[in-house]
Amino acid sequence: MKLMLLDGSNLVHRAYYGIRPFTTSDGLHTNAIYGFFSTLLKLLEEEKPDRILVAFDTEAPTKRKLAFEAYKAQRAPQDPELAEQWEPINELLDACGIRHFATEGYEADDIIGTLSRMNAEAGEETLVVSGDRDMLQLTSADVSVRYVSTAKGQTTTKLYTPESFEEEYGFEPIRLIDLKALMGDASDNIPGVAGIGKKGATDLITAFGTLDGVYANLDDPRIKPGMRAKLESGREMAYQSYELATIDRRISLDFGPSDLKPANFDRAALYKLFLRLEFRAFIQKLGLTAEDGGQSDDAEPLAPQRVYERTELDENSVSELMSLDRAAVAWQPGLDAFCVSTDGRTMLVRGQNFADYSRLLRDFFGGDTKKIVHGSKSLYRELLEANIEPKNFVFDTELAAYLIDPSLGKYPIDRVALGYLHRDIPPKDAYSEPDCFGALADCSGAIDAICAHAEATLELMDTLSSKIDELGMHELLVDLEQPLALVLAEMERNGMALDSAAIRAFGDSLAERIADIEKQIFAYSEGEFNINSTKALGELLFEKLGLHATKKTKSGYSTDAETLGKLRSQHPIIDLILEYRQLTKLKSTYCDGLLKVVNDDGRVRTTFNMTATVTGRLSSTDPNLQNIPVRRELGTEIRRCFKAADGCVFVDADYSQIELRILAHIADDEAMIAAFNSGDDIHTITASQVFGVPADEVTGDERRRAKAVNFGIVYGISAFSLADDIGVSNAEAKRYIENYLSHYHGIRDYMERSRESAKELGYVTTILGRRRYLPELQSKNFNLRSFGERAAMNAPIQGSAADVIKLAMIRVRDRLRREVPEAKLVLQVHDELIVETPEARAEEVKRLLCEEMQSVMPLKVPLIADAACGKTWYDAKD
DNA sequence: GCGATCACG
DNA sequence: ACGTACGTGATCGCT
Repeated sequence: MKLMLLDGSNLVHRAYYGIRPFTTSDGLHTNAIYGFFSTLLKLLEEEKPDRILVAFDTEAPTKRKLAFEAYKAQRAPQDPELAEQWEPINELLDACGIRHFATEGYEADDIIGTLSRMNAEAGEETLVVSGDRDMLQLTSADVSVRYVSTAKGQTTTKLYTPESFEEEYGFEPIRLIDLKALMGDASDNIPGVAGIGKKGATDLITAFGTLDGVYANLDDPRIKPGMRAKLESGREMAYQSYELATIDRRISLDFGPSDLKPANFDRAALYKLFLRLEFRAFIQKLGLTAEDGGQSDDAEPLAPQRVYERTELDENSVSELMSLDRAAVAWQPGLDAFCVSTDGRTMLVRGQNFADYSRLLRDFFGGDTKKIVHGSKSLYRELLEANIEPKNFVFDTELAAYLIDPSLGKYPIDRVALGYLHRDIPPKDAYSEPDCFGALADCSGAIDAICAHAEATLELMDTLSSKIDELGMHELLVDLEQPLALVLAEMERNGMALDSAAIRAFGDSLAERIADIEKQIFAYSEGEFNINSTKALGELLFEKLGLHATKKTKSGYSTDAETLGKLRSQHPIIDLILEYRQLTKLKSTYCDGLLKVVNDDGRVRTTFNMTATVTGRLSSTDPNLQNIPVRRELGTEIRRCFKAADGCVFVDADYSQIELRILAHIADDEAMIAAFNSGDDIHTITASQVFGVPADEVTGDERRRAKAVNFGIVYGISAFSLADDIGVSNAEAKRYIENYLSHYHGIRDYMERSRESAKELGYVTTILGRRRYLPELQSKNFNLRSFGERAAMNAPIQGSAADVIKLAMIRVRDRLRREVPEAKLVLQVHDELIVETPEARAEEVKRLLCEEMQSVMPLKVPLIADAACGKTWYDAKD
């Protein structure tokens, strides 16, 4: 009679933190439930226990630990996304017919310790399952422990018997307690002896056997004087820790091992529960059907899991690949191998099997087969690198998943497959190492992973494309995002030339100035401190120097530029700190940062992320070329270091006021449309209308304030923030806004409509139908709800501007290819495009850029783009 | 890994 | 009365 005892609390936590979060369509988080059940199922299949129990901790602190001061320290509050999963786990165990148990004052360890002792005394065999190494102390002739660990989303277990334990640790399992008494356990609040770590403790226990043995031999020459001192002063802690680390194997229970039974699945209950949890994969795996669950009105029909025949291609079977009409592709970075999936077949293609692999790549990726991929941009880059022009890429599941819900930031294939196919597949890093592939027959994890990705991609296309169609985003995906991926891949590959020597020289000059300012700061502070530490700086300014703190952050005094700016007149150190900040920012982020990423050919190549933003904008990383300094004089030195190639110039074109123009268009505001059609300065017109003065009498300050109002409107304004921004009273700011919205009443109506429809539908859309969901609008929390309302007003504007420039990029790239093929798009900065072109073609390119940008989408107001050219990025700006 | 800060549109 | 503008990414210090 084999008894299996599971450490439920530990396994659930492990599943929760080991698996990326996912939810049902109702928003219930289910990752811990999912992970726990998949581990449970695997254990039942492998161990087939005759008796089983899952033990849990209770929330209350345990008797054993309450006795010690260290334990009175509060327990960490539990994550609500985990908290909501405990109840379904109880239901799940009930449906499995598995006894689960917790008892006040004890931990799961103690329950398991006691039952395993009773079972051993009855001469029976016990298997304990836990991911807590502490539990290994129970290992004995009658008790083995399966230690569970999770790495990269894959759960593995290791079986411990007394022999295997001793082989690994060098002492008996029960001595784990003595070890922990010395080394402590930070995660379990067990102090141990100060200054003794894992290495020291292991040596001591190996040498002297037990904690008592160590203390009985303090004079032993093997214990060095320093160690002896630590042991002596830590004696009390060590013995306390010993008690804490000891699992209580004699707690009182009103049942014993013989009362426990094997698992007994209630298929009807499981079916219903899994439908609710949307665990289609488990329903499938267990073969549960509607008959099991009685009536099943809420059940979606389940597609049977497709089965793929996996084969490896060689020279003789290339024609099978080339004759495919449609196929999903997963590939290894570097393209040394890729996998193709179609109609029940998955084919592995490894470069090493082919005499002319580059031709195969060209024929397939540049050929007629309709390709479906997850993340086309990175594949395009591989292909461009190999001088292959990608052809017939028809569907990108990553971009589709992004458009369906842009709020997730990242769309790794394993997560998308889990979300839409309820299938657990390995992450991409399972095959991102070079040479991780053997032959298909080796069945390595990497091969299985890449095949699974191709298969999942194929099936995801069906699910995602109908979803995209339902949401009205087919054109947005097929005519905008997908073609843009190729444009961006080309831009990334083009890169921008950086004058390393110049930027290094600038960095050196900054270093000198920084050192000088540092000295001056330390003279005032009368002592050195880390100026970069907001904590140290706050203490200096607001405690030592006694300046008046006006603003606080969560963790102390606020020292941002705005706060310091208000203190400038009070102490000369303030200006020095502001200057120090400016210079160190330029040096570390831009000089040092850019130098780190210059390629051998002298160019920097950013990565554009197409799925990072909720609004539809792009983002740029490694390096971020969308936040190169421009606002302050000194910062523009960096832009002077971006130099067009020999004989070339940059042409830089940016949209004028694109967001306000789009607002005028979508709000259909008569006054603002008229203002833009007049061609006059929008901020001046606004000032004239808001302040009631003739346009030709608007002062500079009035224009500045009007500009701030225009900006504020786009962001979903509040009087308070506007007042703060332009330095007028709250009441004054409120009057501006009121005046503004009376003059531009179309905008008032639009803002109202936008908030209301967002609340009703749960989302807002852009001109081209891009969506952003706003669950915040349903919140009872005022702040969160207000944030949702501002986002409801802003997202259609910012997002439509993104639609516009993305479309323009595709048009510009196509026209350049035909008309000025030597010219290359190199950068986009939200409302700005930069092209590198031979100097002789600069004027032509300038014209082309402006024409395409302005005519890309006819609106109720003109779209205006201004362009300039120059040898450096700095010079290409007017 | 997260908060604070600051660079951009 | 609530708290206070939209969207990003890199670097640093600290836990």
